[in-house]
Amino acid sequence: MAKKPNLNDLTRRERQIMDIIYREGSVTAVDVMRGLPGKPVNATVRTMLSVLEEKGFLRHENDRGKYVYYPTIPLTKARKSALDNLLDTFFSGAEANAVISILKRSEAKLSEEERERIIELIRQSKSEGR
Amino acid sequence: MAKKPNLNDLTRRERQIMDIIYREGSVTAVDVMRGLPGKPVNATVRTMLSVLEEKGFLRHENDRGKYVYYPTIPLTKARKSALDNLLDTFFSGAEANAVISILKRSEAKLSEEERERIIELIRQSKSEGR
DNA sequence: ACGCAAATGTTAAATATTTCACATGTGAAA
DNA sequence: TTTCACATGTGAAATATTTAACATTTGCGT
Repeated sequence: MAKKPNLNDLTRRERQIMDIIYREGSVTAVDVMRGLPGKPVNATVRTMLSVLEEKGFLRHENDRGKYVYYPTIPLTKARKSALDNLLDTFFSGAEANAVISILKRSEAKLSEEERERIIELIRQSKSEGR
Repeated sequence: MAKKPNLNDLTRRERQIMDIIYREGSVTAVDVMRGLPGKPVNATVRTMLSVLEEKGFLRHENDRGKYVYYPTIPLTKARKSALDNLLDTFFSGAEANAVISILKRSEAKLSEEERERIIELIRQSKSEGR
């Protein structure tokens, strides 16, 4: 049985490609080519996409002769895994510090609805005693 | 002039090593060896550390014959860079969604002080009109 | 000062990644 | 159906990464 794909095992190029794919949802070779630094040639990108598919990170569908790639690991899981890593590596696992760090960013913009949602979650965590 | 080190350019092994270093603050070759998957030999780790130093990601000090490595890019900057990536790649830049995602984690535990701090930051962002 | 355990530096080999030239297939407009 | 612009697949070369053997240096207890 092929080993389960793990996003932490990605090489540099592979990671760059997967990042593009998670950002865009699904992509063609041309999309990826445009997103990659260093202007790789189209054939190069396609090789990488095949490799990633072989390793189990991607699947593709044939859309009138065009391959459209999308991730096997759903966005939600990928997010979770990325968050786990980030929290562990840069915040010693302290969720609060990460949240604070994000909110302090000057770019952080929140809608009224989002504010309420966040406050609600905090109340909830309180009432659950964590 | 040597190119400024960029944490996104790291290879897989290099990334694993830098993660350990950011987690621990500073390390010896032995520390790193213990933290790495695949049980690399000590000489291997030292080579990697030298490479990372050459590329400008690390410096070392000689502590009674032992090299202690620490990052040239301070934790705070590394954090920012990692957060930027995460937000961009997995949350389309939407800070609120990231915050919500973190708070929803069952592992997320908050102290009373942290709750207040977060709520305060939200009020602040509101009063600043963002 | 000596000796040894534990460091480091160097160099080269083994592997893995990344790149691309070239051959081939395919959809759609004419 | 022919044509051609645009896809894909493949094999092999170019690079980069990763590993470790071996020689050397160094700190510290005796």
